[in-house]
This record gives sequence, C-alpha cells and structure tokens, in this order.
Amino acid sequence: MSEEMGDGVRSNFIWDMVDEHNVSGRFGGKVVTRFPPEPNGQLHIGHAKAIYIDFETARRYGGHCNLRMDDTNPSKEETDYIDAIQRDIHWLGYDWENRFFYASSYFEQIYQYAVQLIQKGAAYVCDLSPDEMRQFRGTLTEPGKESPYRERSISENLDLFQRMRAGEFPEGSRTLRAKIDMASPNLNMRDPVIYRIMFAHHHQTGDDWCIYPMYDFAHPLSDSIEGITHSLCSLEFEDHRPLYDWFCDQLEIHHPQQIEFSRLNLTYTVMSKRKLLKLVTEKHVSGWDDPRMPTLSGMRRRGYTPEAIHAFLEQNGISKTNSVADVSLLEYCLRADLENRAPRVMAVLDPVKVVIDNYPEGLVEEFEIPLYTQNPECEDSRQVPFTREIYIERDDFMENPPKKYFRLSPGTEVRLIKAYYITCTGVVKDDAGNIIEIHAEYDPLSKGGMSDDGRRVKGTLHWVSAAHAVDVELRLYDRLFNVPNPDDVPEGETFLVHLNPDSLNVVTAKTEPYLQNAEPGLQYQFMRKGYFIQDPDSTNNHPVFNQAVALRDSWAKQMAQG
RNA sequence: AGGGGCGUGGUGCAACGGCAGCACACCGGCCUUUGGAGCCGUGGAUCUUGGUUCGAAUCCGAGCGCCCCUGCCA
Repeated sequence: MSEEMGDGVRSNFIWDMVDEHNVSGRFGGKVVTRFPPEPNGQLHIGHAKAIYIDFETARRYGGHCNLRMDDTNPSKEETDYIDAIQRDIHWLGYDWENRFFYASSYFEQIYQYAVQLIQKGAAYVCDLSPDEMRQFRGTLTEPGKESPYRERSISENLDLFQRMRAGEFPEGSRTLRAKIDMASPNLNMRDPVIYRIMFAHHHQTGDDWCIYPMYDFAHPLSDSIEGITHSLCSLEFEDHRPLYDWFCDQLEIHHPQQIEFSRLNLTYTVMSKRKLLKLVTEKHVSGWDDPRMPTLSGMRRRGYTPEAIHAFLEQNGISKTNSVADVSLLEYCLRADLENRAPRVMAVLDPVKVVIDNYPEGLVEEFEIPLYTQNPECEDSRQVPFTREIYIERDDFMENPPKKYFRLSPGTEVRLIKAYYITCTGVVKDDAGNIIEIHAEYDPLSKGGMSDDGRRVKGTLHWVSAAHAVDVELRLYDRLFNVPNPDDVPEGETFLVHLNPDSLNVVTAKTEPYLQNAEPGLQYQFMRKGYFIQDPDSTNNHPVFNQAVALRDSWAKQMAQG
C-alpha cells in the first residue's frame, strides 16, 4: 500500500496516515484539506509545496481542498495580496471552485466558541500587561506562575469579554486566555492568549471588531467549521498540535487531524516572506515578480511552467526532515518540460560578423526551418533569410583553438544550422587586436546543411542574417545569491552580503525576424543557448526577453575545469 | 537545561524485520544538422554504540548531532 497507488506517484507518511484513517473509518472515508495563506505577502515556491500537498492529497482521495485566507491579524495584511494569491494558485493549476473562505468570516462564530469556553471555566480575561505576561510565562526549564486574574468568576469573565468586544478597554490592556496549565513543559499550553484587543481596520470586516482571535484559536475552529479532515501544515506547528486538539476537545466539535511536514528550502535563495519583502522594499530586485525571485509571480515571469514546478515538487518528495533542495533539480525539471514544447529559433547573444566571400552579394535565400526540430511529426516552420553577411556567437570562433574545439577556426569547416557548410579563410582585427570580422567561404553543394558525399562536419552553429537581424534586449539571470545558503551569514552581517552583484546581465542580441511576432507567454528555445520568454516590458520597438534557464553547456563546463 | 521533531551517497526521497534503490548532481563513453536532447556505464550512503533476532536502515536501550518552542505573529 505504501509503494504506489496506480498513479505512479510515490506515497508518503501523510498519505499513509490518510490510508489508516480510511481503514479505521475515522472520517468516514472523507478527505477535506485546506490551504490557509496569510495575505501579507506573495506566494513563493515554498508555498507551492504546501499547495501541492493540500490539493494533491484531496485529489488523490476524491476529496476537495478549500482556499482560506488566514486573516486574523489586520495590522499586517493587505488586500492586494489576496488577488495575487488566487492568481498564483490558479496558475499552478489548482482550483478551489466555490470554496474560497476567510477566517474573518467566522469571527462571530469563533467569538461564540470563546464564550462557551468561558462558560465552562476554560478561559478567562487577564489584565496582565505584555511584559508581565512574559514574566509569568516562566522559561524553557522553569514552570510559569498563574495569573492573578486566573480565578475570576465566569460571570465576571463573560462581562469583561463582552466589554472587550464593545471597545471599552484600550489596546493591550486585557486578553482572553485559555485556562490550561502554567506548568506545562510545552510553552504553548501555558494559558495561551486567544483574543487580543486591536483597534485596527480589517480589510474584510472593516471596523466591526476591535478584538481579534489568535492563530492558535482561530485555526482549529476554522478547520472544524469547514469540516476539514486533514489539516496539513509545516513542522514548526508540531508544538501547537496539543493546543489544536485541546480546543476541539473542550468545545466538543468536529476534530480534524493536524499533520506536519517539512518546508521546502532551495539553494541559492531565501524563502522567508520577511526577507523577500526586504528585497522588494529595499529595491534589490525590481518587485515581487522580479524573475530572480523565488515567488510564483517571479518564476512565471522568468519563464517557469506550472508543469515544471509540479514535477519538481513530485521529485523532491515529502518528509519531516529539514532539508534544502538543490536548485539544479528545479532547473532540470524546467528544461525537461520545455525540451518537449518549446519552438526552436535562432538568436546570437554576443554577435560577431562573418562575411561569406564567395556568396553572391545581394542574394537573399529563404530557408524553411521547422520550429519543432525535437518533434519531426510537427510540420510547423518559419522562413529564415540567409545572406552573404551573418552573425555568429563570438565564442563560436577561436583563432587558436584547443583540442576538441568543434567550432569555427581558421581552416576548419562547420555547419550553419539548416543552411550551408562554411570554412574560415581569415579574420580582420582592429588596432587593439580584437576580431571584428571573420571571412569564410561556403560550399553551395551543402545547401540545407547537409552534403551527400559523406563528409563529416563536427561543429554546428546557429546564425542570423546581418541585414535581417532584429535587435532584442535579453535579460540573462544568474542566482540571486552567490552562496548555497544565504542565511548562513558572518557575525553582524545580514543575508544581503551574499547578494550576487551579477545576477542580472543585460545584452542586446541579434535574432531572426520571426521573433518580432513572438507569442507572449510562450517559451522559446534559442538554439544552443537556452529557453527564453518575452517580458512584459517589451514594446513593438523594443522587444525584451528573459532567460528562463540556459541549456546545459558541456563545453563551458569542460573549459571551467581547465 | 525542559518539551517537540529529525538523522540513509554531494543533494532530495524510497526501502515499513529479508539482496540498501530512484532522481538530480558528479565522472566516463556512445550518438547527434542544438557540445542541447537521448542512450549506456562508473564511483559513492544507513550518526555512534550496545542489545533483541537466523537476519536490523527498520525493533529496544544509551549517547551524539541538527532544527523548532519563552509574540497580545502566523
């Protein structure tokens, strides 16, 4: 049972537990989950893992997953984020249908549950200041002391709590606390605050409330109200589970099972909302959707596909081990997805001109080149003009090449993709010794990039006709941070010291004319270079493309090794 | 130190008392009108230590290491 369930996806400890519940009948075979983001920032790839687990668990068992804004703290939340969150989850391919909820819409019911707790003597109004409360809480090793207000009568508590709601007391002056155990080794059980006074305008409930429930109280109740069966969350809430259970038991309400899993971490980036917000507000990046950000909006703009992210999460797996996933797996998943779907076009990122001396001046040949060379079944193609003067990549030529260099050098012959073989006959340099022009001769019999004499041509280069080339701004991205773990910082420094100053490299490329009509939102493979997608900054006169990920380059790797 | 959790190749995940496997990364080779893709292959792991057992990554004991918890944040 723990191997596979026919859909080819590995099981994990969560699904094993759901299986057990289904065997025991604890939830009558039902599976209802929820994704409960707090709308105080944009979603990132770490959230994608939680979304994946919540929605896939529901799908796997024929249940459903709710989307619920966990909006119990009006001082930190913004309505803009609510739209962004929904957009990003839909982009990932998940749908909550008509089950979009706010914890804030349960405020009245949650309030009534609090009253019930008071009535059974399980909660009390406490007048301790925040500072005093800290002192009364005790430490990790010493038990806390009971609040002097702990034994107030039920009627006094009822009265005081009602007056808290009515706005009679200033912010911070009183709280409602669960009466549990000040000596508990689990600090969460030492009479936790469940309601605080906040005279804050709430983006959903306006000024209806001046008291707001804490997460620990609102979350189990919201789950219970929605009939959630499995409340899946990250590891740091493990210590809160006893509290979650305590509220459900005290109130004798539907009792979901909370299950914790480890968060996703990624090498060469940061994942906390606080840090991402800092990158945005301090303008180290252009915004939440900067293509270097691990946010879903950033990854979408970068050219990531939902399918690639899904494959990545599936490969990465689910466990309770604190771990850091290698970003190279993410990149592999993107390449694997785009390899199959991206049309192939030609762009020269760092152009140098080649003059084909024996090619007729003024002649323009149109080559029909398939767009999907990876799929011979697909006959879509475009016309690519070829002329006497073309651009190739500067590093596709070496005057004194090392061994095993297959590209162009004096006297060697290479193939221009789907065009001709050319042989280098010489170079022109400027005074500083830089190559400004390469001369070559072509073989007319190799038209289409193939000769029938069995000649072996090792190197194959992409090219663009100089006269027809379109200038395109390319944004080449590297890792945002230059160390695998940016959170590992020297004493007195912050993660910002690890920012990679070269994470964005803007170049002007020469591309074939076809790209003038590029389809927005479509990833293209620039042959031998990488996958690119048009950026929203593009205008008709000034096309801009983002590099989603470079192709693997074994020659560059070989060179780097020396 | 009290409580909660977690330790399997470089990384991430499997193996649920019975030959430690998969993916990425790494390295080598084949192939190629993308030095891409694809194909084949090499190397490399059970935190330590006792015990139970015919047999332990798995069960038990002890230890070690790492993460989380002293918000009126979530």
